[in-house]
Amino acid sequence: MTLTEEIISDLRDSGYRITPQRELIIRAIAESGRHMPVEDIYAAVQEQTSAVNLATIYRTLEMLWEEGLVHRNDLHEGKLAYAVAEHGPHLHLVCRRCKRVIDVDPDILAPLQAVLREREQFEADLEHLSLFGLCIECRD
Amino acid sequence: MTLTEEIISDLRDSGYRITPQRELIIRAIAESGRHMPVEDIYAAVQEQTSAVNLATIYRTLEMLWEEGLVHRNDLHEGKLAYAVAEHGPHLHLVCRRCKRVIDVDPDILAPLQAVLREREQFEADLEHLSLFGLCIECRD
DNA sequence: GTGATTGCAAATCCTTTGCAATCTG
DNA sequence: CAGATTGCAAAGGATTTGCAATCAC
Repeated sequence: MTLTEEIISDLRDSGYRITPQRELIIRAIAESGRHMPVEDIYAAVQEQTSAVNLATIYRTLEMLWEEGLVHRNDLHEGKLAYAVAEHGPHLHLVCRRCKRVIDVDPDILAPLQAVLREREQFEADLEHLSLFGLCIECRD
Repeated sequence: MTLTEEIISDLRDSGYRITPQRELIIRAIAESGRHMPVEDIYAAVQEQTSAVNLATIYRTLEMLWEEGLVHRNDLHEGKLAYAVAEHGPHLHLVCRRCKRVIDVDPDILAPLQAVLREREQFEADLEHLSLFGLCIECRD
């Protein structure tokens, strides 16, 4: 079963209806293998057919996120971006001065995730996280 | 020296000009002792005088953030919020399903911060962070 | 005086919503 | 068939920008 099929199956189990639009949207995210801003998802879907409205995309993504089937990242410039849960984890360090982005091995977050799970009983999504700060060159 | 004065002094040292508007904005954040959305900062400044424009507030806050004099948090609903650096640290765990917010002792982040500093030479702002996930009641 | 900063108003951009029409199960 | 979902167009809201006037140094 492909990733797209899995997500669709999950949705059906949860009582959602599967429309061609939803399928296209899910496929676009799943096959991209990356974190996509809404804008890109819309463009990807448009390539297949022009019959999907932006509002539908927003509504579908919100639903997928609430169901835990995609990750959402709204850190960058107030824009929303989504990726399928199985998309490889990422940790970005963003320098607030030079805007440089450093990619880090996300395993670094494992201890924190464990502590939150044990101590707060909270299952944190740390797979697509951006942290702000200053890189070495921008520190005085 | 008060917190407001310190920030102003830093700005002057960096070559920025100190206008009454900037002073009011800085004072509003510093004296609030909390994380404020732009909206609240605007309201607080308006209470003193109606002579400050929203655009000026946005421009000033962006500048303060780039200078590292305030923290910025744009996680919640795409809105920007700011707080002075000395405002006590916070860590919020936000349940993406029930929207509940759990407050956690931010010391929990100290090990992560240390690792980022040593291994990536990155000084991360982890003092006002919101992490998303599922709380115990929303996990199936 | 000079360049930085502000106010104003308009423009952008992202996202949400109401409602009638259309589909899915 | 009934209720969920979509498209459309309009509204909403946050943030940004151009430019002339003003102010800090």
